[in-house]
Amino acid sequence: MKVIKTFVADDHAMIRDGVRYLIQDEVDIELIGEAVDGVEALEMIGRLKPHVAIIDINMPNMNGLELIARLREDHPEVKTMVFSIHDEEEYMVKSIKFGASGYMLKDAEREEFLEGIRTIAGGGKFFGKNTEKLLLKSYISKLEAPQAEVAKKSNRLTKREKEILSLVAQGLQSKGIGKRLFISARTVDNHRGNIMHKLEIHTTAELVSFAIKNDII
Amino acid sequence: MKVIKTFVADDHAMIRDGVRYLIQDEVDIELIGEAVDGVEALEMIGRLKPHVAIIDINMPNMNGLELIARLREDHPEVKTMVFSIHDEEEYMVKSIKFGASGYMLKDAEREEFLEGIRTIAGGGKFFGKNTEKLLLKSYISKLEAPQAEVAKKSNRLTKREKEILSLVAQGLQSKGIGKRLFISARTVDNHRGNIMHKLEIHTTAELVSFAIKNDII
DNA sequence: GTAAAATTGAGTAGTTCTACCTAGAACAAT
DNA sequence: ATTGTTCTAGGTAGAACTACTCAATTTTAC
Repeated sequence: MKVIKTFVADDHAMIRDGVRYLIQDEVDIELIGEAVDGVEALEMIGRLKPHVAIIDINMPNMNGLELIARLREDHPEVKTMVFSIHDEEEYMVKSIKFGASGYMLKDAEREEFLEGIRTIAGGGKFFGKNTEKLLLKSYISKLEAPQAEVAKKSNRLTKREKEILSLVAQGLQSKGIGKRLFISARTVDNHRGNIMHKLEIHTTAELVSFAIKNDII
Repeated sequence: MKVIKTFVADDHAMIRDGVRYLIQDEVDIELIGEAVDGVEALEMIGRLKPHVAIIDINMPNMNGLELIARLREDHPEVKTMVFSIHDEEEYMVKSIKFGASGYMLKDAEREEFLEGIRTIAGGGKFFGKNTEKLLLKSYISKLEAPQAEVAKKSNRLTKREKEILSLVAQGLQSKGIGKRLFISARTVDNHRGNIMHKLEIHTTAELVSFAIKNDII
């Protein structure tokens, strides 16, 4: 049997003790090191090469998110699990973006915690029960959000204007858009001007930003 | 007790029968109408005003997604639940975007189905067990996707360059960026040029698009 | 069928951006 | 200590964009 080597990075001694205690009775999981801040963790993890690094978000010197990003870069074979008190969607999303394989809240049950480590060590993703719920909720509201609020402004645009806005957002310039649509670049410029006027926008950058946020791509 | 009025739109008689059968024993839920395609459904729902409309995605004349969007527009008080065989993420995401309050697969259990209707009638969202799992999975892979591929290019940028790119993406022009960062507009232009060169990009539009896609905002 | 809206095109000016160039100062790394 | 990178700043030129104006044609709506 292959033993899963873990590492814990947390500035709170109590949490480190808790993790050590949780793991000590498991025959297939071993705790090979501990760190109290991000910098120390980065160095030790690079040296000890655990299979799974359990990482707190709030740490001195280097926070958990940055640590995860660095590990992804330098030691991609080390899987990371965030172990945090933060039940805010933002931290979860950022953790995933930065490359964490899992996210668990500190109120997780023993069994859930251990299952998470095993799943991650096996190459899977693991998110605690509460984490899953929150993530899903955030995803759904994210999907719903744009439609409702923004519909007003983007619907002021005509079909042709949306077409042109889309091409602008894709990086084409007026000349190219004209060629593509078989109209003069001057006409494209006029449309651009009208779009900007309608949206109370004054630069190409804002135009692109608007288009992307409103799914006019 | 207020009875929940429901409506079912599905081109398969078997599904309509199934739904009717499922609901008939519930004292707090009533089926007030059925339709076999989207156009018929739109008309009937507008007339009968059910609390919850159970809608299939694949229907003749007008598909379920369009029906949901139309209902959102014309009768926002009617909640919609998608009842589909499609377990693909794309349909779920679209349904939510178009304004559905719930999504359930046709292999759902009786209890789950009824719970969904009650939840939605009460103003909540409901997603079947399997639906939730799939949605979450898709969300996570969506969050992970950009980082992995794109990390290479955006990491070629220096700190200052990212800072400037961020401001460009927010719609500021070189002059304004200069003022904000206490540097000359010419310096900003130089940075812009360097960024563009590194990213092999030639317009502001592409710059903004890149920044947004890479979360440099 | 007529009025309103959308699409097309151009004139003119001023501003901003793109794409090169050179070059000094600050800072990090070996 | 020297080399390399980053950040700073300016020169120059042409391309592109912004912001107005007007106007003809086509499409849509009532």
